[in-house]
Amino acid sequence: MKKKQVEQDIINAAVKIFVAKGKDGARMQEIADSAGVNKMLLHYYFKDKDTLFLEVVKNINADLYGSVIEESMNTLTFQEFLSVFIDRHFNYLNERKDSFQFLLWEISRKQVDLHEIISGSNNPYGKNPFEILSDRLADAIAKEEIREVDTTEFILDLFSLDRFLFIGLPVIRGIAPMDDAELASAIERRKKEVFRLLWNDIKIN
Amino acid sequence: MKKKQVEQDIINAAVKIFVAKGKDGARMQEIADSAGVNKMLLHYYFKDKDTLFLEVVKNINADLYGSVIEESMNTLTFQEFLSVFIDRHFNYLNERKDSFQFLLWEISRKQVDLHEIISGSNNPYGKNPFEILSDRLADAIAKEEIREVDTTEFILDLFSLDRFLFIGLPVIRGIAPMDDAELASAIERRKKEVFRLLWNDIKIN
DNA sequence: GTCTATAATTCGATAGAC
DNA sequence: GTCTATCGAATTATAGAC
Repeated sequence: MKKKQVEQDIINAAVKIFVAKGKDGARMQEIADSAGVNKMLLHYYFKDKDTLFLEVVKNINADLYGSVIEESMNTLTFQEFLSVFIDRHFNYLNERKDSFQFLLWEISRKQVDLHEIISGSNNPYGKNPFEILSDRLADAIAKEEIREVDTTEFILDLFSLDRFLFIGLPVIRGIAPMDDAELASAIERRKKEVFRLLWNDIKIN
Repeated sequence: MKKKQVEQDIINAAVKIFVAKGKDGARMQEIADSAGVNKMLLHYYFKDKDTLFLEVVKNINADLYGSVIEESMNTLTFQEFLSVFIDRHFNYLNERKDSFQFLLWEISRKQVDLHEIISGSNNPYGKNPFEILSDRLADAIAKEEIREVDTTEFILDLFSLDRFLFIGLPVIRGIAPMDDAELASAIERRKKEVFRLLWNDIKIN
């Protein structure tokens, strides 16, 4: 079912404003202005602010299921796989850092019911990244490509190291301003460092 | 200069409500009710919402300078120091996880001017944790207790690994509920894992 | 479907009595 | 200093014309 142009314009504007201001800080008028439509139309198409907010969260969530893991990565050795995963994961998180922070905030304020979001979304990739990584790890251990690792702890290590830079970025930038070029080079350094640290930890010899 | 009881009650209540709801979501009436005072008194003592909010941020920030590093840790080997630091850091973050998330959110929404906060606060411990860790690392390298590491990357690794559990907790709890006892044991597992990973990476033999 | 006008409500802030 | 009462602005939501 294809959405009308106006409807889509409103959703796009709503995503932008809600992510920038949060649910409580966002104003219906500002969303209407940003979408270039009459404020009344927001209510015509989406009833009220709560309904529009839910629509926004669903849209953002759907985008977060775009996986960093592709079929083509199946043939890689685990060492190669890990390197490619980290590279793609950093890029993926960098492009969605604001969405992640927004969701994290609204989830912890209980403005978002995770179960409703998750059950309602058809993850087009079937398994989630956690499951795929678990399988790949178990496989590499069986093939003796890596030592026996605790899967949960390893994935927590990996996610921690990948995500922190983006989470702390607003603070870092508030203290020591950093332009996009500097951020890009910091990201590249982190990719190398995270791979080095984790691979050294799990490689066999 | 000692604050009156009423004034302090208002600040305590304001910290609670602002952290729970965010600046935009917090209501002056709710703060007054929580403090058990008439709403008008908030304006009498703090003029307006912005001023009260700034007071709250200053209070929270002051609490964040309580260092996890004590004098007594100076005599430890670096291996012992790292272990103790991680242990104390996890406990410290666990007690302040909501405050951290609140500040992170408001800073990125530009509701908080970091320079105003930092310059206005007398850090009673002189150096910040980043500086202390840098010094300690340089010292350990000079004494050949650990290999030559890139100080910035090592500290980013450490902070990433320490903080992520608490940042992601609202999501984890939203999907798979976890009571305080389970959280406590997860924290203990993470302390061990983070120390193991980092120490293996930097030890010499 | 889209607009103008406005109702209804919430909320921060203030006036003024005590 | 503290309270009651209330103002006025901001904001969501709706009524009704076109």
